[in-house]
Amino acid sequence: MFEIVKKSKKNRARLGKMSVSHGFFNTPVFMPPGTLATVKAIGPDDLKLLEAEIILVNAYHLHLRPGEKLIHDLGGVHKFMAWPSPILSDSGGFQVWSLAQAKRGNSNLVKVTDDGVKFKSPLDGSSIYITPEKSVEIQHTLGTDIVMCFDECLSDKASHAQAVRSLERTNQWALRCVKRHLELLKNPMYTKYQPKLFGIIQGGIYADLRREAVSYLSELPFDGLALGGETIGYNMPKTLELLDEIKDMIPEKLPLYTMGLGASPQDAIDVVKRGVDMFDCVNPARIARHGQLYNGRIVVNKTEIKIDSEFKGDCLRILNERFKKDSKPIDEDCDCYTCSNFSRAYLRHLYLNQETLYLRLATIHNLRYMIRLIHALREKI
RNA sequence: GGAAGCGUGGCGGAGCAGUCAAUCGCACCAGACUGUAAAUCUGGCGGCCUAAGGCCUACGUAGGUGCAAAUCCUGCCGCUUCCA
Repeated sequence: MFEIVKKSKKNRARLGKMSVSHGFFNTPVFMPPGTLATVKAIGPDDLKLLEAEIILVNAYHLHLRPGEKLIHDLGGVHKFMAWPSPILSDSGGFQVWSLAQAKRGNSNLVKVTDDGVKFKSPLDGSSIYITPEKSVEIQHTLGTDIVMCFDECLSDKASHAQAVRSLERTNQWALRCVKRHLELLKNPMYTKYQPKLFGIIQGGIYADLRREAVSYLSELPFDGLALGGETIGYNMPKTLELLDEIKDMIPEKLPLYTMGLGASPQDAIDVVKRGVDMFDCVNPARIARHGQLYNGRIVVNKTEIKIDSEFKGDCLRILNERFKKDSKPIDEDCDCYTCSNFSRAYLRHLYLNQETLYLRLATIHNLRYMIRLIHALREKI
């Protein structure tokens, strides 16, 4: 269940507490994605030190390898990855879109019908068929705490007519997910997990469709709602606009989750103000691995929280020659393991030499930065 | 002492008369990344001019042949291998 602890007087931000099978997490919360049952480059011990409260895994990826049944037989995903705290699983809906984008390799990896989605495994080319029911089953079998509906992630470029059709499909799928979810909650094979189910609001860039989605999903017995689609987090001005459009329609008692949002610290600030309780993004960890590290003082004044950094985009590129002899930590205010012990010059050295320690230290920093920011935001509410 | 071969941009290594400021790899420099097909991908990488484009200096070194040379010839310097 979701409990609102405190509401901001100045904006829609709120402090909350969400209880699930494996304990609880406070909101607002940043959830590091750990797609393949691991947050890349770091371990559960690191995650605890970062004060991560909940992480993500992905139903599609774990279905492909090693298979949800194997994980179930080994005691569930928490035990499998030695993370005892809450886990949210994504449904694989995003992968339909992501694989169809085919930024690399061949493009015929996905075929969508109203019934479900046929994937070609990028691993070995074999066919996989996922329906909304199947996705929910996979997630229940994994034993995660929050199950996401299988949705159709809509492109930012979709026309209104395309978006209408896609939304219809997503909404139908949501209904099918609910049905199967309710069945599985009573199924003796799964009863020990009792996960929550979140619905996903689609509708692309169109406010009328987003509103329609909210109104449809609000009638279903969800434990939370999420905003999905390419737009969310990717096109921040539009995301904020859409949030404002639907704010009065979202049932207050449900946590609100913006999927894939949090590419930069500033995005987190913008969205929490508008009442978002949960968000996740691969970006902080990915750009860390790719050499970009968050930097900037988190300035809390009377009216707002902002980031004050000398670097473009509030992050520095550790590869840049200017850091060759730099003895300072990545961020002088940061309390993470990396900043407490290592210089920019050392991290640059590790990066240049492709030393694996770099990946861990960089990931620790960027994730901790996001979480420190969230803590500052919570204080402010 | 004799014989053969080789010297190309930070490194390795193509090119063997014109389309060569010189393929490619590494290194280096810069950029991108958003419910992770991502320890990935893209671009730049002799100098000067704002750019299309142009100019200059460059393939060990000094000369030579040719309309034209990194590419052919000669001397020198250096390196490698084989024989004594």
